[in-house]
Amino acid sequence: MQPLQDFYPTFSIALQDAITQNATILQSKEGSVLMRTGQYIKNTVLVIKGKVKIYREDEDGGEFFMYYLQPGQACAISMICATKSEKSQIMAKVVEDAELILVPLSLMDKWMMEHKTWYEFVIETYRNRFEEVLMVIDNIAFRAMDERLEFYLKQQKESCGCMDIQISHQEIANDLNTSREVISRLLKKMEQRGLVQLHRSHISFLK
Amino acid sequence: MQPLQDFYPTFSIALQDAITQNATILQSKEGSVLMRTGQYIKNTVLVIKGKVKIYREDEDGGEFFMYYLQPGQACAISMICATKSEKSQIMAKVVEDAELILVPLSLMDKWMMEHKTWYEFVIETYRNRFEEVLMVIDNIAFRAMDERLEFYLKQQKESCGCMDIQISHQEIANDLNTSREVISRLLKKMEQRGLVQLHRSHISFLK
DNA sequence: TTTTATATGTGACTTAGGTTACAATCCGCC
DNA sequence: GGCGGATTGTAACCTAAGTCACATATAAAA
Repeated sequence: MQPLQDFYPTFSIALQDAITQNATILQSKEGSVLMRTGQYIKNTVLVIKGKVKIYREDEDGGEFFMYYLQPGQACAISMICATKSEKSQIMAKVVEDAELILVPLSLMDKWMMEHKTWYEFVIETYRNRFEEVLMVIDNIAFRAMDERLEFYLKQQKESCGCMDIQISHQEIANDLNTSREVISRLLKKMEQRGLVQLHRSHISFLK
Repeated sequence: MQPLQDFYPTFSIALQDAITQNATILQSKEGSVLMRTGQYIKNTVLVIKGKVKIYREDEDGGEFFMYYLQPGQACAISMICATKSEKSQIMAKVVEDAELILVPLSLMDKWMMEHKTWYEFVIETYRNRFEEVLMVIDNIAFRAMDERLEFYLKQQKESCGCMDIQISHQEIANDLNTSREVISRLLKKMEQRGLVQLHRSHISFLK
């Protein structure tokens, strides 16, 4: 399978074959929710196209954005939970039409022993996600909202690879678990400082 | 080695032998810092005695308590970083005289393939720590300081297994990355609500 | 007992950020 | 063009929590 080659170049031929034979491909439209908090996980998810946002949710509907999954990346949580078929601790939302490889959890475990390149990939995924989550903690534990907003925008910029992102103040507020007015205020200040330019439903970065 | 049997009962005999032969034991006094942010990690750490607190630090000296390591538990971060000999992302402080097993990182990797019980232990450790870290995110992302304090105290109570913990308001404030006055205020309110009783340098739980 | 260091209590003040309420825009659609 | 929904601006207000200043209490040391 070509996208496997492209996005998971470390995988051995044997592993690639195993995936092609055993995994299913899922096409998922923008806006759909791949996984909800509390749902049982049956698969490990590898992304080969599109973009997925990973959220933490609280009891009363609050969302908190943690990180993106993009082609070449796997959902660490689905791996972790998969080994014990645990309930999902997170919510995954497709924000750009996505194509996903679903690996049944039984194989996930089996391959760890059989394919060194799979083992290395899984460990590497754990490491990266753990680090990402630690950075999330840094942000909310040590930084005020203005800094968190700047960090958030930087993430968005890097994720899309462009200088112009398509997003409303309300969406940002949801992701940072704050209110729209706060975001509008802080964005206005950033505009005054010459960092961004604000338009309806999109933001241009000036630096 | 007896403590291995006691605290790591899932380990196979072969694995226990391997540990006994290859790992070193480290005695560590209360107050000592096992690992600093930015230090290179050379070992995976298993606790067999005492208590270790794991912190996230920011640039200007702020600390943020994440979780405890106690006998039978291993430091997930040391495992994750160890595989690549990365820099530590965390700080580990001994809060109760500890005895630790240090496993060289080269073996950590090797045993994953050779000992299924080690592999399972490592995966289980990842899973637990990841969940713990997600709960930390919940707390700071969704909850106000009064709730966070109550959660913190519950953690302490469970960790010591008693109804009376030995700690100053200042220490709590450091762990939660806030100020002493705030903690004193909130504790006083908890006392008025009949949840705790306050004394100099220690707190008794009433429920 | 006196001294000293550490720990706690408390009031006054400041500020970030959450809330309410409403006006002003912008955009697509009929 | 005009209507309606979504988006943004903004002012006034409120509250949690961070800060400052200083009083008090407690335990250990001298």
